[in-house]
Amino acid sequence: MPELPEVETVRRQLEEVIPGWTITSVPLAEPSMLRGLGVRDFERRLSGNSFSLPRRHGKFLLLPLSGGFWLTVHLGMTGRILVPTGPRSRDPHDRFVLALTRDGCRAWFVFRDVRKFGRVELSAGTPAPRVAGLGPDGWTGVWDSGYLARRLAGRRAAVKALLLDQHILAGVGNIYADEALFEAQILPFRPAGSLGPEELERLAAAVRATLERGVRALGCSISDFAHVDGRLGSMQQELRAYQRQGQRCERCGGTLERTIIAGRGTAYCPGCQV
DNA sequence: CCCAAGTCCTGGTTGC
DNA sequence: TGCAACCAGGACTTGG
Repeated sequence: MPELPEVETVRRQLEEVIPGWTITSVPLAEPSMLRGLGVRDFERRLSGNSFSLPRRHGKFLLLPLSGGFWLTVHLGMTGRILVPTGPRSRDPHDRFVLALTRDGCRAWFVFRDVRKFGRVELSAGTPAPRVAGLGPDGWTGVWDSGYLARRLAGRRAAVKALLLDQHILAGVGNIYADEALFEAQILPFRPAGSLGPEELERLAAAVRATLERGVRALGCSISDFAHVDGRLGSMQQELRAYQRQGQRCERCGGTLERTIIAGRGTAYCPGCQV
């Protein structure tokens, strides 16, 4: 699942390969993947523009173009980006493809997505409007335990559900939510407003540390996630809670359990998360 | 059949 | 009582 560390890994790789390439056409664009505009509008507006340095906010990839346009990309659950040079390898799950040129060479920007949860949005002047409504970036953003205290105060929903709320903090998904709560030793179904100052401090530190670990491991390669060059991340080998129900807790030796929060499978240790 | 899950949407509930 | 904020759950999607 592409969450913040996975998207950051893709951003860093795109930074190395796409600046300077100019879009010549849009050979493939499934309408269901596009937001706002139709396929024709995409092609008309994108053609002739070139890529510059890619940015990221939370799980959104923000690709500024020379003409003042922005491509805002969300990888959804199984999205991948490939930038092959020369002939492109086709796949039935390719949803959005840009033909590129630079110094007489050809390349492609390929958005491949088995499940159709990914989206591509084209906007002028600024990234897609939804990005402005997101909370601070969980990894690079300016926020602390005081911010969490303000946003969680009085809320009765499970703390994990609010960690998944991109309007509060952008970038945390199901994997890193379970990992951060395990690290902070906080039960995921605790009402968010019930967390005390020390717990919020631990949670803030755990969220940052977990995302940081994910970025250093080049992401978590579960469910189709791979890098632009096809290689895999290694965070899946470091997981201590996510999907480990029934297994032994590395911290207290107890057995991890599973429940459902916000419709998502949730693994936690009843022994040392309180 | 259930499970995986990111975002959006809906309808019901809560509390001021 | 009115209203906005809040909250839970469903829809979407395909493969294991």
